[in-house]
Amino acid sequence: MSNKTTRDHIVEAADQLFYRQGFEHTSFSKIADAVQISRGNFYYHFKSKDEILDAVINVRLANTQKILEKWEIEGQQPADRIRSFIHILIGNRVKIKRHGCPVGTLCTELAKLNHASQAEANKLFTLFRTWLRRQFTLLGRKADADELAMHILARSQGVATLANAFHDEKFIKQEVKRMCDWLRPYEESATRKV
Amino acid sequence: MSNKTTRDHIVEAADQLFYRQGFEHTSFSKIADAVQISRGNFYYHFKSKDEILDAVINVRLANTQKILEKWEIEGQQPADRIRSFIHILIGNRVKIKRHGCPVGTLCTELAKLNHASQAEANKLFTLFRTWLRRQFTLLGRKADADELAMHILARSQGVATLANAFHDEKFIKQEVKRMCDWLRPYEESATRKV
DNA sequence: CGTAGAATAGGATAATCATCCTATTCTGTC
DNA sequence: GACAGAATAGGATGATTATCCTATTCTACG
Repeated sequence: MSNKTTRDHIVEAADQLFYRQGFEHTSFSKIADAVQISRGNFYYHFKSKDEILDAVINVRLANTQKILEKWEIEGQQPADRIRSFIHILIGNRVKIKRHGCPVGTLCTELAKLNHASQAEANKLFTLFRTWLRRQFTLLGRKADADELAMHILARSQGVATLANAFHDEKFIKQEVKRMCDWLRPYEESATRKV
Repeated sequence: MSNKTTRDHIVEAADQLFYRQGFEHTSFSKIADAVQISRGNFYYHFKSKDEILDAVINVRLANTQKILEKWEIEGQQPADRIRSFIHILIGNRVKIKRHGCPVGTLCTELAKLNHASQAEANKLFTLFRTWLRRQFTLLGRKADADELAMHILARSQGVATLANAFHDEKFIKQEVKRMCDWLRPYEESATRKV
């Protein structure tokens, strides 16, 4: 596990700091302190701050892809997979309470900054959207699969935003239950068809 | 209408810029340019940038309060009022598509900055939450009024976040319809009781 | 060993920013 | 019309920032 390069360490630290403090608010010095590396040495590994951001986004994209693939391989039913997605909110509830959703808050910030990497960050959303759409299609909702995917994605975003603002974990659990209740009819109607 | 003081102009310009570009990303120079006032003159009206932020939040709080009160006075049914809330998304859809929700994005940013005015900004959410709770209570849902208020608040937040990320107005309309559909059973069960 | 190139350290730079300060202009009042 | 205090302008300051540059250390390989 110690075969991590300095580059990996930088990306890792930047990832954390961007999530916790925001991209713009995170200075090079802060990342340098976290990695225990001199400021100047950064430019050996990355040409600019934006390049670090892109690296962070790519790592997040890869990790997300990996998780989604895992959930598809594990041979559960589509509804179970969607529940896995919904339960991210539970698994990460402490972090979400403190810092919001890593995807949503990054995309929101980059939109305000009108940053060149907006589109790249949005791919994180698209990854979830496409995956969810596939699950709803498998549930027999081919016609409105994308709408349902966007719906559940939006709800989890809203939950993260409010849980963060109100510092409320219980609210997360409450809403996760609601989302699962919402999902059940779709699951049952699919089962009946089979 | 031209009886606006310089102070008012500053707050107005800052309000717009904070919404469009974010608080941290908005420098004094940008506000000064917008108001056509010299940088230095700022400190005659406000002691610091944080003070401007507080003024902006207070203006937003007052405006929100006014709208909510208006909706309560207009003598509609509680369900109509809740629909008025939901339809903010429609009325502001162009701005939301471009800059997200003014409340949500501000609270999210201040949370990342760990800014002293976090609590003040969150009052904007609380204003809506309390108002919505009251409407659901009037709909006869005293027991879960707060849960329902938070639910609908979260959904509108999620819609704003995704509409912003995907630059998608149609999605807003889609979700507004869903929210209204969701509301109807509560309305009908209340009517039946009466 | 010795040397090349990778990796690192840390000072220098130029831009930007919030804030301060002082000089000037405006405005209402006696 | 003179004077006080409000209002404004814009340069100065010091901190922070991303980025650059050069000198030094490490490391693999002949």
